[in-house]
Amino acid sequence: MALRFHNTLTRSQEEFRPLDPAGQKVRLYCCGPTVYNYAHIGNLRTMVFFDLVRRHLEIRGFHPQHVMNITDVEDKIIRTVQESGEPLSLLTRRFEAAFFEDLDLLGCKHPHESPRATEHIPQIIAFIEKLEKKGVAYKTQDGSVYFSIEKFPCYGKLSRLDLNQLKPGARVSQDEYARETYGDFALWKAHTERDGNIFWESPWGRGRPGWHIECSCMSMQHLGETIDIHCGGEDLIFPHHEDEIAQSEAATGKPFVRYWLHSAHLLVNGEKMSKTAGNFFTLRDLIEKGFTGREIRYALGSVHYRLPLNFTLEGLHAARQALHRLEEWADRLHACCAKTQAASSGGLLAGFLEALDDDLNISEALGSLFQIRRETSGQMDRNELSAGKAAELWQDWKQIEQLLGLPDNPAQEAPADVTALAEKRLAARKAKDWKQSDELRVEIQTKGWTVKDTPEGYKLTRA
RNA sequence: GGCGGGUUAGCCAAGUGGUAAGGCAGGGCUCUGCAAAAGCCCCAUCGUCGGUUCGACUCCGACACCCGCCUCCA
Repeated sequence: MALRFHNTLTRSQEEFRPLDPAGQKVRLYCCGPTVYNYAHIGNLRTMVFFDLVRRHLEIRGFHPQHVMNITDVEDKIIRTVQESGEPLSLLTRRFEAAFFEDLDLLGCKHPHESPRATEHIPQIIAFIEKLEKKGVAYKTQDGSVYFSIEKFPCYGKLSRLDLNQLKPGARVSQDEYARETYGDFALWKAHTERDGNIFWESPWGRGRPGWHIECSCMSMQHLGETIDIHCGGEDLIFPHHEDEIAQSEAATGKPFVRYWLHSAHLLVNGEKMSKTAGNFFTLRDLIEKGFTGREIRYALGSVHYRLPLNFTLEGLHAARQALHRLEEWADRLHACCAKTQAASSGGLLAGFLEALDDDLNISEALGSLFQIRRETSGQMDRNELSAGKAAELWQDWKQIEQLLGLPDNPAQEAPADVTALAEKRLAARKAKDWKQSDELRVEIQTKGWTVKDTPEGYKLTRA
């Protein structure tokens, strides 16, 4: 079966075929971070999803061109700047760097390009002028420019919202200027006192871009007027992506995006994790609790992207254990195949990829992996697994590890004092002095290490 | 109120019109000086009520509860 994705636009699963006539190049745009604070792991779950989309495309022979915007001017950024006094670019560069560090810790590939909104102001202005010429944008008295959704008849096709049916009394925007129609959205926001020195000159006076326009503009500049895949969190469906479609398609008359992919939220105690709710963990919080990027990556990536992921420390422990068993198995395979080269794939990879072809069905993929893990563990116990087969499986595993983006755990060399204790214990065991041996094991444990006895001698692991 | 999504064992979770993958936790056993690690085994009838069907957890219809979106949001 071919690669299929669930397209939010049609709310159904569709076979993926890129626009490229050769069927190789894939224009992939992902909605990136707003850099005014550390990302929380809900944000990062989405990044892990993006990374899986990309890696799976790559392993299936496509050549994705991956672009992710950096939103470095926006209301909350400006508020933070005004409160802290730190210059805009210092603040945003600091958190942009932190964001990329997080990607590294989680083994997410960096996008090929990560354009910043503030470095595309002239293009954004040109884009808005184009919309004005098309007659779908209008300037208000205060010098802002709005998009008129009445001029775009398919407005609402992505979110399937009927703007006339909005709940009365639902959140009404605070930044009401003189919009003609409720639902019109800002392309350009006029400068106000609150913005301080953050503004750009434009044909409409001083101001800054609206939130949605940067994605349309940079997507088009870096990938073209119609792109293949646009990814984001599901909360962006409305209004962000709806507005992107409106302004982009109004400007070009062409379809903006062919496949819209949205990931579900990460929940804490059944509620959406968000900065405003205050119920969030950053990656740094979890690393401090002793989890590795590899474990966190597995935990974030092992639940299907369109399902809410209820995040718990228990879940992280489960991820740690599951990974550990895979690693033990892989080590045994490696020892078993020693010097043998794999002649071909062991079939493990093929099954894994087929599962992922089905809208990235990670659960089925992992299920098939664990099933083979168990079968072949038993075979190794009974000495029934050939070196050739072990080599094939090992090779498949290494590819799956890549596909899952599992970063290596930090090197764990036991410190000299711990090694010395282990050596002392080895001697005690040889002398069959079990009492001293056990005392030494406890002592090693209190230093944060676990000693295991294997036929080849002792093995130290982080407790 | 509108629009989406969900409800499978203690927890996470796949899946099919013919009697439920996998992971974590738990229990038993093997191995081990004892452990650890590893292996084997055990552990659900799929939210409720109706309907269609020879047969539904899987199809249809109600209902209940949960979550998200309805212009801060990944």
